[in-house]
Amino acid sequence: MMSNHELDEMIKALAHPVRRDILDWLKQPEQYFADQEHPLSFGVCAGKIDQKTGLSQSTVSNHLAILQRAGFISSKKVGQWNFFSRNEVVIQAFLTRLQQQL
Amino acid sequence: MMSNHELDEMIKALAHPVRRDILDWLKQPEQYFADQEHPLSFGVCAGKIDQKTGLSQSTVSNHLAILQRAGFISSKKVGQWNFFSRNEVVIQAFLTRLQQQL
DNA sequence: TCGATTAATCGCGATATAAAGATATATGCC
DNA sequence: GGCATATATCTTTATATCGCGATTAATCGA
Repeated sequence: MMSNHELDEMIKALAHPVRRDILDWLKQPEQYFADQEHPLSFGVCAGKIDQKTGLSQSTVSNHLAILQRAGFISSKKVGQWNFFSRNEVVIQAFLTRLQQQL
Repeated sequence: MMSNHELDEMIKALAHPVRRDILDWLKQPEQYFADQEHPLSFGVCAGKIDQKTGLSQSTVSNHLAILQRAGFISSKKVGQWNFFSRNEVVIQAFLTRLQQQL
């Protein structure tokens, strides 16, 4: 069971439309990031997410860090790239917890 | 189905621990507000919620307004008092929507 | 080693949110 | 009417969040 503080971080992480968009895009990488040169099995490259949002690199990097601190996504560094993917288990646990809490 | 904007308001409404506390207290008024003079069937009186949070009257009034705009609670004015209660249907719809979205 | 690429971090200005006190409004009681 | 109570609204101050450009750090290729 996650702590109240962790739950707080998770809800705050979702309280921004761009971060919810990112989570949504990562649900179907092959649909939203079909043009990625690297295998999508690594996850989605940070730069591709930057492009898709239209926001600056630093802004998106921060959004990704917030999602990662909340536990919703993980990153895997390969060479000079950083690939992000969803943590389905954590997302499900969050939904279950929210259902009990609310 | 609620709009994206409504979903945004709902998540933001939850992104504050005091507002989640209030929703929680309203789940079992008889447990948390047993000392209320008025029937709990009206809902819980704003002033009682003020007391329980320990925050100022104006601050709590604002929190209640945010929860109400999000649709999570309703108010019923009786005399000089305003009674708040949960909208279980909306809360369930929110959870369902979040489950689809995430 | 040098230059290019990727992405995290830092610093700043702008905007949003939170909290409180003061005020306004409405109701109830005498 | 006059005063008390309950609560929303307004104003101000403080803090948090957002977004950007610049910098830094790491990796890669020539």
